[in-house]
Amino acid sequence: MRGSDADNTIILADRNDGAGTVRPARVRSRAAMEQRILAAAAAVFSEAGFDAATTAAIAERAALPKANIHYYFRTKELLYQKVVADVLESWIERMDFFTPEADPATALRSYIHAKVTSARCYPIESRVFANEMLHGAPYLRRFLGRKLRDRVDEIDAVFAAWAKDGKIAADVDAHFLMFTLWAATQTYADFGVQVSAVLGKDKLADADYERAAQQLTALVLRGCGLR
Amino acid sequence: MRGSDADNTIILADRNDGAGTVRPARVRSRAAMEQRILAAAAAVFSEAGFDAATTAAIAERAALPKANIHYYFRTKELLYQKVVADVLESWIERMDFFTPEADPATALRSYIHAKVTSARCYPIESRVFANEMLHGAPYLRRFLGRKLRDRVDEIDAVFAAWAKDGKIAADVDAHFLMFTLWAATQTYADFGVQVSAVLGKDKLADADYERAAQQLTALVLRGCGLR
DNA sequence: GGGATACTTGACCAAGTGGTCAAGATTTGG
DNA sequence: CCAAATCTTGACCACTTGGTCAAGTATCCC
Repeated sequence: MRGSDADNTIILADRNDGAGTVRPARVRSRAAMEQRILAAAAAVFSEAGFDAATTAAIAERAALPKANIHYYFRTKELLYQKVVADVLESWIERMDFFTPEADPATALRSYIHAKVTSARCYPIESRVFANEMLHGAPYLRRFLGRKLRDRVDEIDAVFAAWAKDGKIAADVDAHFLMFTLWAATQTYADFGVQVSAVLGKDKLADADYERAAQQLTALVLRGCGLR
Repeated sequence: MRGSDADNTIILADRNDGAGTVRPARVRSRAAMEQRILAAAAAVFSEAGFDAATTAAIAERAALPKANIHYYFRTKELLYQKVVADVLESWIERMDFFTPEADPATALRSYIHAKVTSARCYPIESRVFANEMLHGAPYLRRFLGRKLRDRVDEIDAVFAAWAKDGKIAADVDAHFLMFTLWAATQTYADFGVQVSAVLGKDKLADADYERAAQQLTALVLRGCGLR
């Protein structure tokens, strides 16, 4: 299971690197190595969680000797923090559909679609996040209580504005709606085994994700009085 | 091998103690010890998952020497299987609201309420389940693909009957509705940290769970064309 | 070229891990 | 009462863990 780590654009893009032109192969190589290790680490952490993940497993996945991993990331904890930070970034990024000017139905439809798509395309990231949360979010608590909370409060304000304009049912609490949307979409990544077992399939097909998005969208739009 | 697997009817122990009068103190004591260990184990497994949980931690939680744990449960794996089996039973038990005779709105309301209540009262059980699923459900796959799948298919048939009688919208797919309900209710146990952080609270209060149930119920009932 | 710097890696270590064991304590049934 | 069965527990073991280290190799810049 070693090869094929070349395609790891997945998690995070090249941070800056604007000045990278001067630095020759070295810097590029270091960034590439870090990327390779981070991808392997994300996969292992997503399957095992922080404690149960072993640096040996990460090394094997990255097809590198273990000592080399520790050269780039001094400790397992540092490596994990980087993985979580990267995952987080891509997680919050997708919440930009809710603005006062937007049409509620369109915003919800787009958001659900985006979330289901990332459950399909980036299940590793979703599971890293789920593991961290399930174990009490020791590395994320601060973020959750600040940045995420603020963002959801903003969305709540948008919903209030929509309700005022009669564009959405007034009794919908945006906080709890978000909890439902997060749970109902991420479940296709985090608990994919359960879903596919109940549907009687080995693996979910694209059509299943589409149907999931369509069903959830219909439920939520009607549920918010938008149909 | 004095381990005496004789009484363990594979899955789950006798809840009932009615006939306990004949059996002298020994049996009662053994059952009590097993229960005590199982409770400690469930707590530890729910926080750490199978691999990261240590028998030492379970022993400490049960206030027993580690060797004593191994006397009652030969291996960590056996102990885990018992915990999972118990959790599973209480999980599936709560799905009996959906019958053709029932009123759809009432059934959905009751089910959501029951699920949110168990997220509040039995978060440990929910998290054990979530951990197992997140790690690929090695011990549950068989169950998921059989018993649970059958149960959901039955519910699907009930929904079809309801739709035929015009008691519910015809385009609601019961499978995906169940996925949504499971996710949206269990999230208050599994990802409770996230929810409480976003709500700006240290811990969720009863009122929060009530509001969660009420909001979800409203969304789902309207979403199914029942309001 | 050559000295400095960056990277690689097999060998190693202290601290745990799940699990065993044997010697003792307690309870049982007769 | 006592011998057999059951339970308790500290000491112990083979193995894995995250992390270190020193001896090497490749690359850099002058």
